[in-house]
Order: sequence, then structure tokens, then C-alpha cells
Amino acid sequence: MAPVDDQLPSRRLARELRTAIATGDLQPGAKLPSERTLSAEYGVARNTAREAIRLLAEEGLVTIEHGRGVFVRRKRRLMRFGAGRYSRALREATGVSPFRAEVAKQGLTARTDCRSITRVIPPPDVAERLGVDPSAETVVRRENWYFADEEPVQLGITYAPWDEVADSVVGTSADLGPGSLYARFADLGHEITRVREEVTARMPTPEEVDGLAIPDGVPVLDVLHTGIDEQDRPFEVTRFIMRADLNGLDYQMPVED
Amino acid sequence: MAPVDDQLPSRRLARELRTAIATGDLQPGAKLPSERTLSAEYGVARNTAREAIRLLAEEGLVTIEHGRGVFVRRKRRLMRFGAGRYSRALREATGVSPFRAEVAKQGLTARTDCRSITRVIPPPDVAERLGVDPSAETVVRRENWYFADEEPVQLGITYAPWDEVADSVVGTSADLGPGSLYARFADLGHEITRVREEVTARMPTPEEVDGLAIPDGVPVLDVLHTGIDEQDRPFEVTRFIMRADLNGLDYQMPVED
DNA sequence: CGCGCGATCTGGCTTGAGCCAGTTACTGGC
DNA sequence: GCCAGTAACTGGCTCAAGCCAGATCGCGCG
Repeated sequence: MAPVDDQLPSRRLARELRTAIATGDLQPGAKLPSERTLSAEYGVARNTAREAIRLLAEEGLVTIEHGRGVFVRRKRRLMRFGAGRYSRALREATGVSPFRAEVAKQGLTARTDCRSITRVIPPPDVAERLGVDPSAETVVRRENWYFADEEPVQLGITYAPWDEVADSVVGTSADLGPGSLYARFADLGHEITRVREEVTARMPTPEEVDGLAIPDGVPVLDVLHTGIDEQDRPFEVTRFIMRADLNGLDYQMPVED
Repeated sequence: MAPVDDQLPSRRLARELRTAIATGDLQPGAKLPSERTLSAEYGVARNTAREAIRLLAEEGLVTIEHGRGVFVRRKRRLMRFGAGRYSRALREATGVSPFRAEVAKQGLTARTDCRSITRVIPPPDVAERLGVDPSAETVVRRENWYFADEEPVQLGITYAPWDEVADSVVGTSADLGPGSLYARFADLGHEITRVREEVTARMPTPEEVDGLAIPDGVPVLDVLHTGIDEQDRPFEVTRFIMRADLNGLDYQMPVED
């Protein structure tokens, strides 16, 4: 990677603004000077000031609001999800889904929206993990949107084998009843005893930017989750897409010998 | 989030290029037309074609190479790290660090570089997890860089209480001997039995972009790892910064009741 | 009093021009 | 045959100008 010239006008301006943010001269929530003001004060073209601001936005340091201005981004409180969220004790104690439990813990109000339940051909990675035929409509797909204080924070698409859940509410109804998804799988003979979570991060697609209202410079966590029962059989795969500025993962586990 | 006008010239061009990549008209590794060619063919200014390409780069779809052209990004093979990497069995079988083991499994050659060992004031989050005084130089800081085929892929900064490791190679030497870090902690009476990993993702800082040679549109995984021994005491905290396009996490764990 | 319109802020996007800086391949001299 | 120089590509950055669009506030009319 070429060490880009750090003396370029746009980089220099970006660096000065970045420093002002780091030192606290510009507090979180503070408004930056307007593009036109910056360009005048630093003797650069408006496009150059604009480029400097774009660099900061890409790093996730500032939020740009059309017509209002550019603001230092406030630190957001993280939702934290770990294996604990699948605990039966938690499920029975709260009677709600793990997401609702975590959001309530943060003092926010949760809402989930099951947008669709369809029978589909599974994506290859899902088929592989569920051990089903990847070329036929062997799975049910449930698309779930998760909101905290009416702000969309994550998206979960869960897949389960059609022949297992066809007669259950899992395959038919948005309303899963008390204890939610894992309680219904328990009814079907699949008590969740182990989970596998494969985590990566990437920039959101344009669709995800729209759907999750993702600001500039914020990546998504892409979690491929597999639920495994007492007989060591995977019974459910869920792909979670989470805004990385609002969500984190907190895993605790034993080290095998 | 304002539904940005999708008919704007730059967005339209970006969308067409994105589609060409998705459909395979532009294969991974393929070279896109030059900025000047695109601007002529689509009847837009060169800056507009440039903006379209910038959008694709931000999404991580293309790689820009100064003087050479713009290329569809190739999918990279992922290193996958899970709790298994701390297993004593693995440690004793291979005699090498977990990182070397995983990289070797991918058919690449690993190199690690311990850049510095210093005594420092711990960062607040580290002090909290280690249970040490956050206002004095109570910890040793080891900065480790990890390479696969000479490409930097991650950075790990591990902290351990000074009074525990001062007399050990952990506190003094870059060379940790067979079995690496966790074997030395075992020598000190801390057999790693549980780990906690707190995962988030974010865009890299300019320093990280330089140090890890991170391309445009690639976030980093930020993993705060805590090693816990048989007596349930945390003895070591490591912050890993990983290029998200080259690294993934693969956790498997039991669900507590 | 209240509503609406417009002035004037803000950022969003495009144009066209110019010059700089890597990369590559050709070509001519040795 | 080799090497150096150069021409002709590539992207990198900046400028100056113009118009569009969202936000906000105040003023004046009803």
C-alpha cells in the first residue's frame, strides 16, 4: 500500500478535524463548521473540504445530515449477544425472545417484525449446515426484523427443514407464543444444547443500508448461527445481519483439552 | 434515511457495474474500463465515473490500483479462529502458536513479529477485566503482528499483570519457546480453561490502514479476548485487530441451562 | 394567533479543466 | 541482447462554478 501523501490539502484538513475530535475540542454531538466555512478558512475549494469530511464519515467519526450539518458521532450503547441468549432458564424466566430480553436490559423497548415465512431452496452454506438437499425447496425461511426504540438494529433469516416444521407454528405463523422460537423447537424434540456461530464483518450492501438505515462508515456483523440439539443434530440455521455500531457479541466458552 | 435518488448519474453507473459483477459479466479479477472510458461511454464527467467507482470500492466490490486500473475483487480465503485454538491438545501436538497452526492448515506460511514488550498503564477496559489498578503501570504489554505469506493479517496486543509475569519470558522475551504463550502461562500456574471473547466490528483507523495494509471498504474485527484459568481467574487480556476480509471467527459452545 | 411562504442556511451532485504520479510497453542506442 | 528513455496509458487530487434539495427561522398576511 502506497503511503499516500499526508500533506495533501484534503488529508491535512481531515487530520486537523480528526485531532480536534480526539482531543475533545469537538465534543460528541458538536457541529462541524460548514463545508463553505471550512473551504474559506483553510483556503481550499469547497470540494476539497467536502472530501475531507467524506474521509471522516468513512471512518465513522462524523454523521452528515443533509440540510443540517455535520456532527461528531456520539458513542452508541451496544447490545451484547452471547450464547447466554439461548439459555432455557432465561427463556422460561422472561417468556420472551432473547432479543427482547437483551433490549429490555438496555432500557429500550423492543419490537420484532416477522416479514415473511416462505418455503425456499436453501442457500448453499445453509444447506450444508442443515444437511438438506440444496437443489429443492427443502427449507422454511423466516425473515425477522429487530427494532430497539423503533430503530432497526438487526435482521435475522432463519432456515429450518421443511419436513420437520411444516406442521408447527414455526413453519406457518409469525406468532410463536411464549418462549419464542427455541421453545417451539423444544416442543418438536429439539432442545438447543450447543450453538455454532461463524462471524465475519463486511460493508453493507445498498439494500442493507436502506433496510437497516445504516450510516456511512458503519460495517455489519454477519453471523451464521447453527442451533444443535442433544443428539448433536443441527436443526436450525439463522443468518444475522447486525449494525456493528449498535451490536456486539459476547461469548464465553470452555477450552477443550 | 432519505431514499437517495437512484437515478443520479453516478448511482446509475455504479448500479450497472454492480450488476455486471453480480451476474458474472465482470468476473473476479477482471479489469473495469478506465475512468476516462466510462465517462465517455456513459456521457458523464470523469469525476462522475470516478464517484461511481468510489462507491463500489466503499462496498468492497473492487480494488483500485494506481496506474494499473480497477479490478473486481477476488474472494479471499478466510482464516477461521475459534476457541479450539486454545486447546492444550493442539498446542502439544503442533508445538506452535494457534495462529501458526491455522495458517498452516490453510497452506500458507505464517510469521509473527513481536514488535515490543513494555510495562504500561492498562487501558480501562483491560484493567477492568484483569482486575488491576488502572492508574499505575501494572501490566506488561506485548505487541504482536501476524503475517500469512508475508501479508499482515492481524495485530494482537496482549496484557498481563506485571507482578505475575515479570520474572517469566512472558514479561521479558519475544521468544516464548515451544507451545508459545499459553504454555508459558501454564508454567506459571494458569492453565487456560475458559475464554471470553467480546467481538465488535468497525472501520479501521488511518494507523491500522497503514499497518495492516487494509484495502478500501474492508472493516476490522475488534476482539477483546480474556483468558481464564481453572480457578476462574482472568490472567491475560488480548485485543485482536483483524482484517475482516481475511479473518473470521468460528465459535462452538454449549448453551447453559 | 397561526399558518404559509420565502430567505437563507445546510449538504448533494455534476461539470470540465488541469496537473501530478504510478505502470507498462515500445523503441532506439549501445 | 540489454538497458535506458520515453510515450501513452492508468488513477489521484484539486479547483471553480453552478444548480438541486433538505432544514430552519422569521415575517407578514389572513
